[in-house]
Amino acid sequence: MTQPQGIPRGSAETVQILLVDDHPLFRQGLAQLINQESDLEICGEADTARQALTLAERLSPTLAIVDLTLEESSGLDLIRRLRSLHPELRILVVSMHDEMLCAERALRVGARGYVMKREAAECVLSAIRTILAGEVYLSERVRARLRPIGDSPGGGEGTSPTTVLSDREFEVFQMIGQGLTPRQVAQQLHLSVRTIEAHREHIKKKLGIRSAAELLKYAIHWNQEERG
Amino acid sequence: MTQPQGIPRGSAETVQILLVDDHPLFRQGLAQLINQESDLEICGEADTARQALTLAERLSPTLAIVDLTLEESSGLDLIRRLRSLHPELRILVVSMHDEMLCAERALRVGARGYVMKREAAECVLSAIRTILAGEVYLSERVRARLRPIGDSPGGGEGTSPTTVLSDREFEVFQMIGQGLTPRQVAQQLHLSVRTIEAHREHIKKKLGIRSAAELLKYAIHWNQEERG
DNA sequence: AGCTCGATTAGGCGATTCACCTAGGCCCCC
DNA sequence: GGGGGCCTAGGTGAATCGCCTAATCGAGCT
Repeated sequence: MTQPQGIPRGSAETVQILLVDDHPLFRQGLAQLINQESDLEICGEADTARQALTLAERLSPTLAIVDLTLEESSGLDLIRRLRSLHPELRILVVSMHDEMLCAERALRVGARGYVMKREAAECVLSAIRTILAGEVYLSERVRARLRPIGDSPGGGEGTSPTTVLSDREFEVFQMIGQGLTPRQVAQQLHLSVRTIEAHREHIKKKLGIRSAAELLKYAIHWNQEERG
Repeated sequence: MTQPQGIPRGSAETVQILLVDDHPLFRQGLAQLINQESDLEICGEADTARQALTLAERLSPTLAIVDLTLEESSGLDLIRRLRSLHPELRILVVSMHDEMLCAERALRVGARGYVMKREAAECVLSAIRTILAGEVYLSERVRARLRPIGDSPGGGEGTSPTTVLSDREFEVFQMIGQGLTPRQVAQQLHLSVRTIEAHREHIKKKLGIRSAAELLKYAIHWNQEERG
């Protein structure tokens, strides 16, 4: 029961939902919550990006719920690939990361909503129904934040990793903050070690950091404070 | 169904377990997993420390499963209070934080086991049964790090950098935690870079840490929270 | 339409660091 | 006197760092 797999019940009446998360217990809780709704149904579960792509192909769900931090690959990458292979697939991100930091990135690569894991169960159901209705689901906080698009280029004080770094750079920054070596990051993202090192150099330049040790220290602290 | 509360079924045959976690979905997944076992039963759920203390008093469970990061209070504090009010209550920590950084702390305040949330569901059940059998549950990695003591009786003073590391090693450990490179440490201590590297290797061996990145992560966190 | 600019990817190269090994001088304890 | 831990430091091969160049691509400016 806890192994991820596709178990289509074949109901034409229920909305088919694919669940992508590498936390078995969380997946189970979410599955039970959703299956309690008479019009929603988990049609498959995946704990890796590869498995998610396979199941999306085989089950062609209406909605996919994906975690941003998978074991072997980036959640953002998975969303991009899902969107390009299945343009009509709606994607809801359910992540433990702070929405203020990641929601905008998730939307940019094609997600239709973002819910934090610490949120109440009702939020997930609300998000699902909002997205199924064709709208975008975000918390009030993030919605307020996304309205003003004004930035201050030049020497502004907006030197936060979230605003200055590009998507890829931010991704690498986070993985560095988890104590991963360049080699480990490269393997997880399926990139060359040199690419990761190049990203790291760009991050250092943007944040005004000189040594790799300093960057690691900064990334660790930042990662620690900005999540539940 | 998703609201935390005490619902004692009153079975004298099953082990009563109190669940303390502020993530509703995770709590639900964990509850379902545990209730599938015929001899285990979730007798109550709490999402705050206050509620946990109330339910522990009312339900007097055999085991409590608590998350380290609750909304309004520290999980460590909760464990301390639970232990002092109910000395026979066994406590299992299930946290999303890295075990290398938190497991020892949790054990010192009275927990009997530590499982990371990213671990498989089976690990939680193993941990529960190990603790019910009167033993301590830890991952192989953490156990390896805590092993070298072997002689401390009674109070169980753990393996903290302060007690295991020599003076010089601890000094180097602290400077590493400040994000200094080996070269910088060497210059500051008027020693060869090789000596610093040797110290670092010894520190890693003593603490059961494999890579320099992991050591840096551990050192930064330890320096941050200070006084193990 | 042409052009710049940033993002992403990746390789080269010399210096540095990593991980694992040996080793001498020191001090303490059995 | 013989372990054993501590502090020091070198050797070696692999990996990483820091600083280059560079191709591709899309977005935006002229």
